[in-house]
Amino acid sequence: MGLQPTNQSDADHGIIEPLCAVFRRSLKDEGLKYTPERAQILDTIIAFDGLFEADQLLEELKGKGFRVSKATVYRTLKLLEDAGIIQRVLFDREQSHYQLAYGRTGNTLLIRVDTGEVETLELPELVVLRDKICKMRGLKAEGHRLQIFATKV
Amino acid sequence: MGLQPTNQSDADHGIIEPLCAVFRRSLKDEGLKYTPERAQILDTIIAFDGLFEADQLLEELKGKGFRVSKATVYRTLKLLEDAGIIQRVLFDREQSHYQLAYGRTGNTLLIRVDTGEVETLELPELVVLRDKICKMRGLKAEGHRLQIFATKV
DNA sequence: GTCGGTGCAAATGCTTTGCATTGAT
DNA sequence: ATCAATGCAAAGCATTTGCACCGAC
Repeated sequence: MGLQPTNQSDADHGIIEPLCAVFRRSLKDEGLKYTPERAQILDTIIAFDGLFEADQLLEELKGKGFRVSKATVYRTLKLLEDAGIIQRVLFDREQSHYQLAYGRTGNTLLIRVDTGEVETLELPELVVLRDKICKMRGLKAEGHRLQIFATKV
Repeated sequence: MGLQPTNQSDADHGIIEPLCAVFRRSLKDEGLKYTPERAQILDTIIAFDGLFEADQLLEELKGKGFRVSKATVYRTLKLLEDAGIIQRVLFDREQSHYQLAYGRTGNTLLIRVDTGEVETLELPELVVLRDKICKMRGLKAEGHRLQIFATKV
């Protein structure tokens, strides 16, 4: 618990490194610290392949032997979102879902209403369409969120 | 309170009529009743021009002198959604927003992040794109939800 | 009398927050 | 010392639900 030396964390290696660096810079810019808890959370998120919920993340952290409180998880998720490392995605009025953001242009999900499966898409055409619509109104698109609901034919 | 004769309501006139009829049929199909409270709620919703929240609706009902409980509002919103008369739209993790659905093909909102203004769009191109993507996967699109975030240039 | 509808208040469940404690600089 | 971070438990808040009562058929 509490703060410990901000030493090298498990997140400091491989493909992980850049994100860790992004997070560090973002925190530094805000006068915040890269703590072990934050490193562990980022680390655990990177290990997820798809979408995850705050609670799953908490479970995963516990499974790894990290002792991080729910409050810290939520606080860190917000910081990671600010840093552009993850994005929040929501389906219904239910809880939030998150995923790594990398350099996504927006966030598009293909949701199977029959099975519940979710696929993340990248739709350049939509970006074009969206930008056109904004331009027509003298606006600039900052992002989008699209959910397509589909089922087996 | 309680049930009263299911007589003609304020919703039974003008442009309003069709929706009222749609609701009635939908309820009947489910073995449910078209009560005064439900009529008043539909009536009040039709009077809204844009998006609204459950709470706003409740306030509006009170202002009209209708005494409808919050529980009934929520229950009726769900029925109206089932009937395809309204659609739920949500921005953030916040509360749900609703709007009349008419014959919309999906639900697309253009949200001004600087002013908070919201415009509802109809994007046939998106429907085409969405259907194409689904077809490629052997799926059938059932609907979509798109939010475009934009700001002044 | 059976059934659905309503209102009220209590319960939910995710998320946030207040507070005391702790660590880094 | 100062300032931010953490954990815990409590609070928030939109939405849902249990329950007793009521009205329509």
